Amino acid sequence: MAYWLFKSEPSTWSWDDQVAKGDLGEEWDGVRNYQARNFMREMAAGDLGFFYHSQKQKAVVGIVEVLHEAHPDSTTDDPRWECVDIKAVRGMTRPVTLEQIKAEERLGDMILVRNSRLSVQPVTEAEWRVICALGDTAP
DNA sequence: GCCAACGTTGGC
DNA sequence: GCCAACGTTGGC
Repeated sequence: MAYWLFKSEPSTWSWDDQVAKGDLGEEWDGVRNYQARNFMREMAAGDLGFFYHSQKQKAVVGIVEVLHEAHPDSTTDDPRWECVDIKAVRGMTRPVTLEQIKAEERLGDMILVRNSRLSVQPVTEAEWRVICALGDTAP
């Protein structure tokens, strides 16, 4: 099983919006970046991911599960773009802020720190555990 | 609101 | 195929 991070502006799609979708989940659509798309193509059902709020909050706020492997993005007719479906699993007991992540030596190589613009990115198992610990949440 | 980083586009 | 111009993202 692999770990990922999904980034969203809460004004566009927030953790609360994701939670409201329940176990049905929702398409992670609208991604128009090849790197991000390629990562989604690598995902499998059952993979876990962090849900990150960009812009104002800048924090990992929850954990999501990949429900279905990549399929065509329903928001476009352009066949290049695909997306996965994800559902909310649980919120972090405490959101883990970007500030905390940057301050943690073991997270210094995270893509979130190195390339803040990539909206879908892989997370290593070690990084996953550190952030879950910071968020007071079971991995 | 600004700006740096990055990705994409299009002219040559 | 290169590179300048442009648009977007996201942290500050």
